[in-house]
Amino acid sequence: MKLKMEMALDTKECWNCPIKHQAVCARCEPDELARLEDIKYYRNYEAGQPVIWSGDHMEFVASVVTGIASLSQTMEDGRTQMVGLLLPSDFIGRPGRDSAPFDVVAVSDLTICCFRKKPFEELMTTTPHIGARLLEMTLDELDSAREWMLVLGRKTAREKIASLLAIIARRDAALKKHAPKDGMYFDLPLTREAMADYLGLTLETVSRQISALKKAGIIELDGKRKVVIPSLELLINETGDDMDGGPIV
Amino acid sequence: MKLKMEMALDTKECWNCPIKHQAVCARCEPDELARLEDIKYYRNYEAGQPVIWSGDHMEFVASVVTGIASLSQTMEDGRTQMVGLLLPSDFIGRPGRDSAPFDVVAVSDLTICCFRKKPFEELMTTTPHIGARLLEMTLDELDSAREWMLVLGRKTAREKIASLLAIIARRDAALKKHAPKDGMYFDLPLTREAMADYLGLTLETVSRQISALKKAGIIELDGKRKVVIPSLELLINETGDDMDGGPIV
DNA sequence: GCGTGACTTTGATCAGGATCAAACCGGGTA
DNA sequence: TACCCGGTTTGATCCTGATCAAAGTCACGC
Repeated sequence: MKLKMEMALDTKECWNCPIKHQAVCARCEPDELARLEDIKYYRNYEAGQPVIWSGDHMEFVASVVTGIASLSQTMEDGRTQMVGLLLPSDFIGRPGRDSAPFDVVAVSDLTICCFRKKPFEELMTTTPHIGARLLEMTLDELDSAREWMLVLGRKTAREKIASLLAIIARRDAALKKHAPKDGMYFDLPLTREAMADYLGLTLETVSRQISALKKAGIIELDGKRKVVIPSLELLINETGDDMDGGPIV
Repeated sequence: MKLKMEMALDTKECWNCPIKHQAVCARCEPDELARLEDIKYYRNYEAGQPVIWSGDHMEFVASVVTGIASLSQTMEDGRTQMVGLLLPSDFIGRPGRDSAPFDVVAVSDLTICCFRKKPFEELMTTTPHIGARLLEMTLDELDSAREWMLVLGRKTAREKIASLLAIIARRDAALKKHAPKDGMYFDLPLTREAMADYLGLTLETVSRQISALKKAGIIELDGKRKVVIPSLELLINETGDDMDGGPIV
């Protein structure tokens, strides 16, 4: 039951049909696709650029095509908490509400596929399975958010870091379409500060815990941003989760 | 944009139609209601009783009728994190998945209205607006969960307690169908331990911070479980949130 | 009344992360 | 080459909340 966060991240799909890792896939029925083509357009952002500020009026909903965006909130005194990472195929915005509840910022270079909201909402009413897929995706995201609440509320700094690395390792393996395995190697897409904001820590603590995991032989670093996992089992031991989070697909 | 948690709690509705504060309301079209009557049944639990354990097979979805339940997860070493409070009209379970992702426990005496899953899923496909309402409710819950991540990740113990009290105050006022106002009085439905599990604190810290808020005149206690809020503004100042979380309806 | 048990409060001490501060590293550029 | 700048590491110290421990409160049953 644990590590569901990772599972949810592993199984993102085209929101229009059940094809994995595509924002909009080629299998969608032609007439629907045609209607989508009609109302969609693309936007590009550079790393660090804001996409939407909390409270902004949103005239579109969108889907991440490539890159990573973050969803976050900031208190007046500057404390910020990231509440989600938006990966390819993740949905941005919500039908039926027109002001954004959170800030969306491009973490890496980012391309999103936008759909004008009104026509998209009409499409939803005439094409029920889109609503059904959206419900399914939203329920998965809700489960993920709740899993993350355990990380934020109850895990130690070291467990938090290990949990984040385990998630990124799994997602990365899924994107490359192979199982995560011992010795795997991946790129850390986040700065220490972004990791801190995601984990409810300070960047110094993040840095120290990464150093500690390195010293303990749980991870190896190649430069600052590339990570090798000698043993997945050792890493997952550090997360505080048990191992039955489903098979490491 | 802040205090959306409270807003979401304020506006729970019948999931079958947009009537507030009812699990299933009388306005639903007669034929649908008839079909619902066909597949529904009630269950009662005493305070403290488990409703579902994480991983259990769920043969029903349900809706809270009266009382409060908690949604929580527990690590092997016993650390537990509550990830949601289920109040009247909240939905339990999810169409399309048959094992529960979290523990559900009755916090107070509890009545839920169950619907056998298979027929409910059929009903959803034949009655699209039920799916639409469920999507809307799920999106609200997702926003609430993400708001709570800020509380867990970035707020101090005192701010956490104040945030929880503010939420309960608003919900309580909403249930009594009047605006929360200075001097309002309500019942604290949670033990110190349950509050701690919700806030990612220990029960001693909860107790100490409640004492501190009392000493500071932010709240008054009548016994252990009844609270008076002399000034809502003072309380909200303590939450760390700004005041623009919408009007205190 | 008395005891019992669940819940709560309070005290003393400890430790995990935060904070403040300085140095380091690597890449870009003048 | 020297410089700068964003990101990172490391060190010293502080403080919030955890932990360990004991006592208080209240409702209940005998």
